[in-house]
Amino acid sequence: MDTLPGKTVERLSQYRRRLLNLLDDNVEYIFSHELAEIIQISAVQVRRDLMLLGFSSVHRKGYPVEMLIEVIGQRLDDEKEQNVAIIGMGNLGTALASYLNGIRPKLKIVALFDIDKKKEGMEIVGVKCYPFSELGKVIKSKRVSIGVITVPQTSAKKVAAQLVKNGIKGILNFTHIPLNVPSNVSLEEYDMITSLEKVAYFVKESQEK
Amino acid sequence: MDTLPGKTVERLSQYRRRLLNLLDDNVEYIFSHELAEIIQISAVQVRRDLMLLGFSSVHRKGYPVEMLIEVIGQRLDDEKEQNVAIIGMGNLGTALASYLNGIRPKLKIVALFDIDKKKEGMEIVGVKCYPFSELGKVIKSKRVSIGVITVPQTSAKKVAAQLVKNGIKGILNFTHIPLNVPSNVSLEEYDMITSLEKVAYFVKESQEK
DNA sequence: TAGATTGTTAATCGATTAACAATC
DNA sequence: TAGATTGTTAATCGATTAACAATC
Repeated sequence: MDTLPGKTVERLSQYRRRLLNLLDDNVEYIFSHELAEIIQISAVQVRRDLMLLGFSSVHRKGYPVEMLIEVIGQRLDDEKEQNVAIIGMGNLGTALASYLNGIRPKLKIVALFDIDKKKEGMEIVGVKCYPFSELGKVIKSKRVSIGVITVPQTSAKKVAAQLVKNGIKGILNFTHIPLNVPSNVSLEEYDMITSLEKVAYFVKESQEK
Repeated sequence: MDTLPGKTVERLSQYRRRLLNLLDDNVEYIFSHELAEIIQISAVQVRRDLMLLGFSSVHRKGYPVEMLIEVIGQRLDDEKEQNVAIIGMGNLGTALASYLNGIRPKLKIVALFDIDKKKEGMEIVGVKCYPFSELGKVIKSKRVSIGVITVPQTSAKKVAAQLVKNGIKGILNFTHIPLNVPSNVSLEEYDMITSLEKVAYFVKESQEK
């Protein structure tokens, strides 16, 4: 089964989130143009993405919501659970811990880390906080495969190196330090300052017209 | 002057951030392949982006760091300041307030908002927090053109509508609710769950090989 | 049936990279 | 000078969209 393009993965993740809402509202079927409307993209885009899943609609009724959620899950999720650790329990890390926890049954936040000894043993949304020094030990014992970096900029590189050394498979980086990881580690960068500057630029441009 | 592609804007923002660091270290000139190495992209990419700025290097010395910062600023920044408000002072909003504040002289965080009356008048990194009810009034009096949405999911649409109604020009959305704004408002979405699911997907894929 | 919707191919658009002459 | 680096065009790659036959 071919690996999906990153953009398609992003959209599938969003389709699923919307579809879960629709399921709560007892919607059974949805047309490509309806789903497109919700996400604010084109209907062709939706159909093409679903084509890549090999999933077909019921003629003139649309796509069955529940089954589509199932099929997206089969493609995106790992059969076994994937364990996630968040490193850096400042405001951002704390926000993420409560935000991400429980949102996907197959993505479990199993450990939090902070340099502040006072936070040791603390629980946020039911997940325990460990000191940095136990990073390697906990990653191994809890089989953590994904690390989310929310430490201050200055520690980002050190933390990333530690994670890689301890066999992490994926990193989601919330600092604005570009990280250098081996090619077998998946890396996703998430730079909030760049996003803000981008909006600001397009605001400026739209006003100059 | 043509509007730059979004991807180029993102990279220019990152170049500038790195260049400012280099300036602190008294680096005067940098080659395209050096800058490329830092950001982890190709040297051609860098040269092409700078070509779009119409900026040239000094032969065999590289690009003058200070001047390049200046030129990027001329292209990305508004001549006058752009004022930013953050709506929703939970952990995420608080993190963003301290994270974004002061990072770009031309992007000023001038107001924070929260529904919790207790936070009224509070200051975070020197910026005052107002109640929701004053949103329109403050946006106008402080000439806010960009709104950052960090409220809970359920209020996202309402807040976006309020911002649009009060003439906001750009929105940076940190909730995972897709927003529907008029085409004259620049919108940047920032979905952390999708990012996490994306990393998780590529981790899974890399392990199946 | 008529017509709405689909799945898929081919065309288009946009972004990245390869290639290379020009420079000092 | 020889050779490192550049700016720019053309080629390539990838993602989106247009077009349309197929379906019930």
